[in-house]
Amino acid sequence: MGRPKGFEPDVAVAQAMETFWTKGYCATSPADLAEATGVAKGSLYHAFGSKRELFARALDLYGRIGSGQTEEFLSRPGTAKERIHAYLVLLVDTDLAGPVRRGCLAQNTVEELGGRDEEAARAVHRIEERMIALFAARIEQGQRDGDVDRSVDAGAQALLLQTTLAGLRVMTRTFERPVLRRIIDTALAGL
Amino acid sequence: MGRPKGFEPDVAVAQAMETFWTKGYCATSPADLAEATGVAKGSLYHAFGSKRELFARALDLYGRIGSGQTEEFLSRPGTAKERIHAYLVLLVDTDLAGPVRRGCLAQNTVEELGGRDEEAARAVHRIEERMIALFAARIEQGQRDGDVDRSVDAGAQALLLQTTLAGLRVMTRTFERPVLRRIIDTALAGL
DNA sequence: CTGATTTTAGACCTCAAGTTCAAGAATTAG
DNA sequence: CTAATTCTTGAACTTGAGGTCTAAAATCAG
Repeated sequence: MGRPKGFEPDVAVAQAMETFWTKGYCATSPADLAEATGVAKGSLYHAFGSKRELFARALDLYGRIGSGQTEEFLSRPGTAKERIHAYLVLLVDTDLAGPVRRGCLAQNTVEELGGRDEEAARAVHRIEERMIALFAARIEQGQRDGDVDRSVDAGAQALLLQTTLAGLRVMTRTFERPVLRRIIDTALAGL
Repeated sequence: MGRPKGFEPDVAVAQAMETFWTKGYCATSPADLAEATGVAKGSLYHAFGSKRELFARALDLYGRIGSGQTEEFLSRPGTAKERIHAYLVLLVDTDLAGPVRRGCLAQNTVEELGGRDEEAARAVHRIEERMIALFAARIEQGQRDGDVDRSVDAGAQALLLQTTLAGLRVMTRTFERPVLRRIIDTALAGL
């Protein structure tokens, strides 16, 4: 019983996620969150406890959406190299398509809060590990399919791929599309 | 004439740089800066105008120190691959050696402010371009020395190297030394 | 309908961030 | 020494961040 919620918590978290992603954690105020979700500040605090807790939920959602999309995208038809190449291009193009380049929420988080916030760093680490596992799995799939050499160390390549991806998202902040394409092509030349 | 400055502006900028680097731009308050520099808030404002302007000077200093050290380190005796490998290891180890992992100021800046602060993004871009030029020059040197294949596209490899470096600094936030070493080894295997 | 329970929304509070200022201290030209 | 000039500092100011609270609103069991 009791009065029913006037908003969908999951939807509010998703909207908060967008705001944190675009503006960063520090630069997002409770007022911003109220505006983004259409829920009054008081209600947000009632439902989520604090800005930090709402952020934790937003980051968690981000990780789940991201790995879901990654898995889906990598598993479409094609060789491992083709799919991974397309994936990197997709990420870059998506970021460049928006009104502001906002990179990756997880990465932004660890760069902004990593030093001070142990739990944020752990949450990001979990997201990274999941991504690496997906990359490794796709490379191993490629080996089974015969399009990736058996001698390749899938784990090491997956780790490097995640690193390249992270670097690419930094470069996307300040370089233009042709340069970024060139980086992707160079990075995957050796696969 | 007039009363002489009670502090060395360049020294204060260096101290401010350390603080911004460790805590991030947002999380650094004027009080923090006063404490770090040993100069009263009022004097800082008198000398530098605003937090943002002091930060601009700190970032500029960071870029100059960084490219100077990089140039010096890369030009020590050894092959291009050896020097670059040692350089990546040095950066990782230096970051891990500190009490907090603080990554790269330029990169932290563009991730924290990139979306909102055009000028910060441009400043970081200049730093990145300088680094890429240094890498390219060192690879070309290797080609002249005969330790790098002539067929290598130095510009493309330099761009990729900067990307890998950026990614590595993200990974350094959440992964431990052995993993990071493995990434470096994998990244440079193809050189 | 009543009472118990939960949510809402905005007023309210506290504190610190970022900046300005006023009054004084140090220096030098004349 | 005086005046002009520049620098110093702690206090004062303004604003908004982050969070609490309360009165009203909505729901449902009995």
